[in-house]
Amino acid sequence: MPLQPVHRRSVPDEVFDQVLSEVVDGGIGAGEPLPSERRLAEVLGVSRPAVREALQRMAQTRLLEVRHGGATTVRDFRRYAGLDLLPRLLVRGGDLDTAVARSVLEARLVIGPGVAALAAERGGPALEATLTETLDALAATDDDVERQLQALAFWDHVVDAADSMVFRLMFNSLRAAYEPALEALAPVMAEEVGQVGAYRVLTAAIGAGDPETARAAADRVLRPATTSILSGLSALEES
Amino acid sequence: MPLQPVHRRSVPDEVFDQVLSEVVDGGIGAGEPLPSERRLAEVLGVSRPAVREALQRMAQTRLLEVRHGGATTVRDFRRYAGLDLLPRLLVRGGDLDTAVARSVLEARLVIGPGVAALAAERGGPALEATLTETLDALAATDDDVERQLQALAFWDHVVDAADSMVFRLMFNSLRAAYEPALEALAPVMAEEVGQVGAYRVLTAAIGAGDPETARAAADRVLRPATTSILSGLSALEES
DNA sequence: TCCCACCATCTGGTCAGACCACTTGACCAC
DNA sequence: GTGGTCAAGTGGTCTGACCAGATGGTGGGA
Repeated sequence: MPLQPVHRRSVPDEVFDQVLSEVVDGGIGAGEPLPSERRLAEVLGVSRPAVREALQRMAQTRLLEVRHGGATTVRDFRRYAGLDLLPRLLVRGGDLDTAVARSVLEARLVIGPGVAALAAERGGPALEATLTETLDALAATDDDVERQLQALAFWDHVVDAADSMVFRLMFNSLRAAYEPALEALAPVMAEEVGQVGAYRVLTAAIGAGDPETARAAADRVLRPATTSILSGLSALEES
Repeated sequence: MPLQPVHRRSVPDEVFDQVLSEVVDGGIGAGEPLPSERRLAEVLGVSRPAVREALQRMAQTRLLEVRHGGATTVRDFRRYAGLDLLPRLLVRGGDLDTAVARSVLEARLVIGPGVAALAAERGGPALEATLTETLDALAATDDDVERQLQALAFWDHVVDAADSMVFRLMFNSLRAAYEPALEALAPVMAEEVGQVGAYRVLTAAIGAGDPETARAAADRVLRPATTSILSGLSALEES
């Protein structure tokens, strides 16, 4: 394993993670009050500003409800959390949450073709060249991780071409959840990124400005791996 | 106008909004450094912890890159921001950003049918009753806002039934963007929620456990208003 | 002349303690 | 009951200090 940048964990980061675990893993159910900032600071052995910063960050993501003068209470993350909580939900208690992983694959299969159709509608002539270039880079390497990165770049261009802020933001969130685990996932996804042909068909459809063909082509890019990983996940759930 | 809860804006909230505006509206381009925390505190006339809290919250949403010892730099929100930035992007400079609004409608039209199909696959027998109940409540009122709330509840149940964490989190983020503007949007969306019949067809398809019919029915619920609002938006863009 | 160890000085990270503002609930007078 | 009062607890904010990492200039040595 090559050298990796050390990641420093600041005190508020640590507090954030601990409180988040309490909330997500049900240590403190929805609606229940958190200990006071002073109390938390005392228990965790850190200063109050550190605790405060962590709690405010959680409040920002709608995981806590902070009321001046009153108690800070936990909100139901299933009902209020945004997409940015996904990475934390994907691994729960150190293990992969198969139900969440399944939902990622399903969402991908719904959204990918939709984005491809929009890209076909709107992508200019330069788009096909850009996509082809990326695919050439993908085809040129044998490294699974590098292929993943190129596939990611491919979709990045497609999302750009779709010219949709919502899909762009969704893609950003999904990528943020995917990238940290990219090395671990590269072998699993190898099947998909190995099918360069399917990507080329998709590229042609997008380049031709044909939304429906692009939608179908995107489905053919994404579905095989989705199906096989999905069945792998259900097998995993049995045990 | 009925009495409304007063909303207090804390100092860090204020700082957060100001810095966010600088970042989103391009006052400080991507890659450029922010003034130091001390300097910002001085300029804004607040304490450093207040500034710090705001910056950390922005860093959490990947809008800033904070490095211990080095300068805090602005990241490209278009490439890193998550779905939770949507409300802020929807209104830019006080006005509705029509391109962003368009993308919301398009995304709805892609995701809604996908979620409906999943719900049809997985929803138990109790689901149809729940949905019907919600539709009855929707049909029973003449108030546009109340109808919106019931339609939201309807989709909330559908998302629940789809049993997909990713779609649930997306829905939460979209709802968080939608709800604050609900009163303003109620007249615009009145056309859609008035078509109770289409919702009932969708409910039946979901209840019958037929994914493809449900997908098509969801499309028929969402498309008419989408199309008409979309053309309204392009007319708006002309002027 | 060039290189590099060193250090001043910038940045963010953390803390302690104080005080203000708000909410809550108990208690009391009406 | 109703409303007022008050103490205690909570979050909100500030000040000032010090720690720790990054940066760039500088002077000494090769």
